[in-house]
Amino acid sequence: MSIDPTLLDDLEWRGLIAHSTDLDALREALAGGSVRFYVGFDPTAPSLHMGNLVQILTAKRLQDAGHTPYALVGGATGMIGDPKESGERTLNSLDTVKEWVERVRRQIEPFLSFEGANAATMVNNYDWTASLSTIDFLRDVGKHFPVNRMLSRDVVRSRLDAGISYTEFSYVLLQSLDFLNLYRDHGVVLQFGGSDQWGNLTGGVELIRRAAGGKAHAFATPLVTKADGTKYGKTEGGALWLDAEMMSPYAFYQFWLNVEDEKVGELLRIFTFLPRAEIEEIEAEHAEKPFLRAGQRALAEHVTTLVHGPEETERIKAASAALFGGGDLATLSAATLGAALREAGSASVDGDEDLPAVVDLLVATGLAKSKGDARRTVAEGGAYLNNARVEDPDHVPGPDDLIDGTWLVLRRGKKNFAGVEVR
RNA sequence: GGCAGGUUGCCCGAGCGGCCAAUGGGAGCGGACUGUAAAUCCGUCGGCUUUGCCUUCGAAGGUUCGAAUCCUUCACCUGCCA
Repeated sequence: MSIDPTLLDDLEWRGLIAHSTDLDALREALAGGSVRFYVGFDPTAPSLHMGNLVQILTAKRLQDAGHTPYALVGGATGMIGDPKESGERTLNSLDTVKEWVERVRRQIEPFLSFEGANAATMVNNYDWTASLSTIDFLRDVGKHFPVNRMLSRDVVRSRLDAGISYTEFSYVLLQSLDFLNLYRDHGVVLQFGGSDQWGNLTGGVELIRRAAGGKAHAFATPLVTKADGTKYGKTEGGALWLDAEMMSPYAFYQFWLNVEDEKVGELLRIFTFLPRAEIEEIEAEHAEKPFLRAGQRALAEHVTTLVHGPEETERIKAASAALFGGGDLATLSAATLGAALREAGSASVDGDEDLPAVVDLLVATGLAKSKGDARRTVAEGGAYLNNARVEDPDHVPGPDDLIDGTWLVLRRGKKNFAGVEVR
């Protein structure tokens, strides 16, 4: 595998380097051969999300450029909890963490290559941390961490009033130890992570210098936020999950398709592997005719393909075209409509009996979270049956409403579709 | 262990015996305007067999015709002292 000398320039152009240790030194190291690097993922949920995807894709960029990935899953750090500003985390049981470690590992693996000269390696910090004695930990690791310096970290300082446990306070030691171990045992000399990890990243670099007299590098990727600076992830149920069980690929695709104009270029650079020229072309086109949403379309298609694969993406595109095409739903066949609605979300009911009322259908399809919510939606004029506004919450659809004898198309608001299959 | 303050709906945060399903802000949701964009304006925002009923204000008891509001105990959080 040859080394791509343009890697660092590309990362900078994409805006992927928000902070870094000595960039010139890193440039030199990357030019000198396949650099062993690592990036860690803590199992704080059953699935990774948008923020983690930045790291996964960045790892792939480095591997594609000839460098050697060590993907770390935090079986140990996940037991402790990285301090966050909003407050103390709830500790998860060992069993829960172990299960999440496995799920997270399986999510990462498809993105990396485990073959060839620069094959990736999966590691779990539980392996070298679980048996570590308290005495050794305090003498060998703790001795290198001045508490005054630890206290000055932003996250820690922000927690001094509300309180922070010794457990979370110590987190940085564990992550730093990971870097030191990977440096000693595998020759890993680079770590990157999200910008919120900056303190932990530099902690490791410094530990390597103090404990092993070594030189290591680190950089942080930017925090991806909405145009107004707030966090993404307020979509249904919270974060933008990569797991298809936790967020349907259709919803995932729709998320990217609905991104603000101002963010399209930035997101294309961070989340796609499209080359610079192509991205700039899309941006120019988008700037000229934003209403065509070419940027969002390219973004949604590429990211969904990366995460859920090309076949699924094609199905979603077809579904979106059918539902948002603006044509008359009645002209669609049951097969086409069914395929689209199954992507968007659907429920089925028994056709031998009277159909449920619209409010009940809204709840059954998940478009409304309760009957009260459903009634409210109808009262607000936000409920549609086959693209016609529903006025009466107790309205019962009849046989004539069935498209191609099978489907009812429900919609809440402008863009939330769901199907009801009558059989 | 002592003293003080706190625990309210998704989040922040008012309420301090009846007018409280509970002020206000944010997020969310719907409508209008649009381009499945942003901004803006309006509405909505516990549940239900929905002009009324039910269950909520850390937990459990109690006082009262009536409690998120008063009392007791417990749990947890914060600060000061030991």
